[in-house]
Amino acid sequence: MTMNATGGRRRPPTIHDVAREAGVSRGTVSRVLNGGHYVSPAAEEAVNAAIRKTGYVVNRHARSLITGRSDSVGFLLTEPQERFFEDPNFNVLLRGCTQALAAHDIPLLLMLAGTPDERRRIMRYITAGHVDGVLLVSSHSGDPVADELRDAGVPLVACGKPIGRASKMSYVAADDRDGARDMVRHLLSLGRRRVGTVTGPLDTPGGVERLAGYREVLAGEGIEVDERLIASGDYSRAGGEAAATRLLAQAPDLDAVFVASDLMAQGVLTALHRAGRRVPQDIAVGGFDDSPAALSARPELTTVRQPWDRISAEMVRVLLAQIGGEDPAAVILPTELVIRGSA
Amino acid sequence: MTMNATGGRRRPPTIHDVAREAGVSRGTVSRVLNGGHYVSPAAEEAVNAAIRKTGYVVNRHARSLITGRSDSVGFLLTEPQERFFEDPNFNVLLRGCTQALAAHDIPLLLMLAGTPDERRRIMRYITAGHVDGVLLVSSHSGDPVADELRDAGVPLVACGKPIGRASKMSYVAADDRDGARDMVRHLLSLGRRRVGTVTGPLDTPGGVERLAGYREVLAGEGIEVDERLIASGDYSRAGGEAAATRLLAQAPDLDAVFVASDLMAQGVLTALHRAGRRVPQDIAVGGFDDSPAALSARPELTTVRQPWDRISAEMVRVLLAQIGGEDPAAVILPTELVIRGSA
DNA sequence: CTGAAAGCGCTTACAG
DNA sequence: CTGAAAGCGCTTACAG
Repeated sequence: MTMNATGGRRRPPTIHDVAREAGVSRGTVSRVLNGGHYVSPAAEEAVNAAIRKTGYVVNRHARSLITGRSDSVGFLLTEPQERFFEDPNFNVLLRGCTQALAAHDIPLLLMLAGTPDERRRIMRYITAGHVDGVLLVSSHSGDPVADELRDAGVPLVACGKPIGRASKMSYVAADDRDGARDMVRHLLSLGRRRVGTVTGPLDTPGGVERLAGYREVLAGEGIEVDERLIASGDYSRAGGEAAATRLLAQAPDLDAVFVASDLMAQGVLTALHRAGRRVPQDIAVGGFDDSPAALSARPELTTVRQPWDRISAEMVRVLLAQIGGEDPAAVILPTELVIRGSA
Repeated sequence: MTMNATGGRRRPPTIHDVAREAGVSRGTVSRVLNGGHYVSPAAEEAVNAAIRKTGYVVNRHARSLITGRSDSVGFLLTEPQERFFEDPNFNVLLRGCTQALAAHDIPLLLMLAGTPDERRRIMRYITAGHVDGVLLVSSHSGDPVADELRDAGVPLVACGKPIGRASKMSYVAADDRDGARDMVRHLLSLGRRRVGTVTGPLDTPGGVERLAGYREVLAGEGIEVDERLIASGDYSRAGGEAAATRLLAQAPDLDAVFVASDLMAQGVLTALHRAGRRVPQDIAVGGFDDSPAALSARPELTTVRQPWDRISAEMVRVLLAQIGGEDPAAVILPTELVIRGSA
């Protein structure tokens, strides 16, 4: 037991110290550590006592060197960083994943890769095996990262259904289309007849699917879709504001709008307010996500709740299963309409 | 070169493959990897060519096993998680640290430890050496984590000056007191005479120091401090709202208020609006941080800018220096008054 | 059920 | 400047 003079760390106990303390071989200690198979109860108890006494903690580097596993998982965000910080969805998702992994004692490495340069460095890091798998957040259809990771054989699960991509990729998503249908039906049930929509980027699943749900409901009601009632946004607050301004110009008789994210809906609210339109009296506004942005909006947003806790839990579950050798899987989770003041 | 049947990862090239390719020993390859000392130019070039050809990337687990270093750094947040997601400051800080570390090719592990249970697990993880050092965010004076880490000899730098603690701990902080002085002087220069304040928690440096700056300026101007003009908050939006409500009840003639964080200032704005007070006409409001919350407030907040980019860069610099064996250091960075619509 | 032994991929004195 | 060799702390067949 040494200790350096400047008050540094003590040399941590090794498996060897535990073995000596317990009066068994190092192999036996290792077996106890890895599930206790083929170990007698007496030996197991002695080892556990020795572990407690010595304060032994496994050296993960040594273990990883052998197993080829890093026992850690990456949370990879390929969006521009502003988006990560602007949109509360990411935060909620990050927290959920951190917690779900903590239950397995697996640390999460946050990887922010908004620029091509960062992406290159991160890809090298990941494919070198420093992480056992990746939780991939936000994939535009043009984003090569997903394919690169899959081609490199890195276990991977995406948040949201990857579009325009070979099938064999895990993902977890809310039922975007169904949620959108619920919201549009709700707006119609309020008696609104000129229902517009602000979509997400049309190279993302949320952009495409939520718009599809909107079209389906209108078609089902025998209402012809007026393209002037559709404006596309980029999931940012400013994008929502700009889209609403366009909508107002193209279709001044707008009386409701389904916005594909709560954050954009905040922007829509700002534009409507500036234009002198009252919400919900003149124009009803429905959001999507039920993120913290929904509650900080005025009026509070009627929205479609994405089950973020379940989404993150499922992402982790599917990823760990895949790391364990299982095949990719897709999970679709139901949404829920949440009625508040805006519609 | 093997490749498993399910399309898994190829076995990555090792130092041995590089050595064979370059026609040198493994030791020589290692020397090139670690700075190229005591290596002939010819050998160095051959090794570099071999590295390029094989696509070699060092196996960090093997390296760490020897060096005792993990080549990674933890970003530890001991606040309740809601705070992390509510207050944009954390996000900005996290991004800055991630970027500063990326320049050294060091990954950052985000560690969220809001509960005692999580804290215990994280402490075990850290003290077992899985991380070379810790960027500690948000330390209340009662928080034992800082002391525990220091006692364990873990390199550590806190964001904000740790209060009520032995001296030997690194930290990086904005000049809270000076920033507060600037703001209060500004409010007085507007002709306001009943200037109140909403403080941060008084067991945090920002709570204590910003209040001290407030008192100093008033004393300097010969204005007696009226304790009814002081209300304490908890850095949350709701806390700011509640504090402003109390202030209005205790001192109805309030004509300005210095709020110790932008997020709380948003809450203050809400309370003032509800009470029918116009900002800045009836009551001028000054914030602190210049976080994204300052720009999303209406009116936009006049505030004290904390130089977050520099703060995160310095935190990383000081931490790496300490990991390299240097002594702890304290860095105080200047703030800047930013004038917008609220005061 | 258990111990002795090999080996994971690297770094680092140690001889030259 | 360079190679041969030891060793970091662990896991895992391999014999018993």
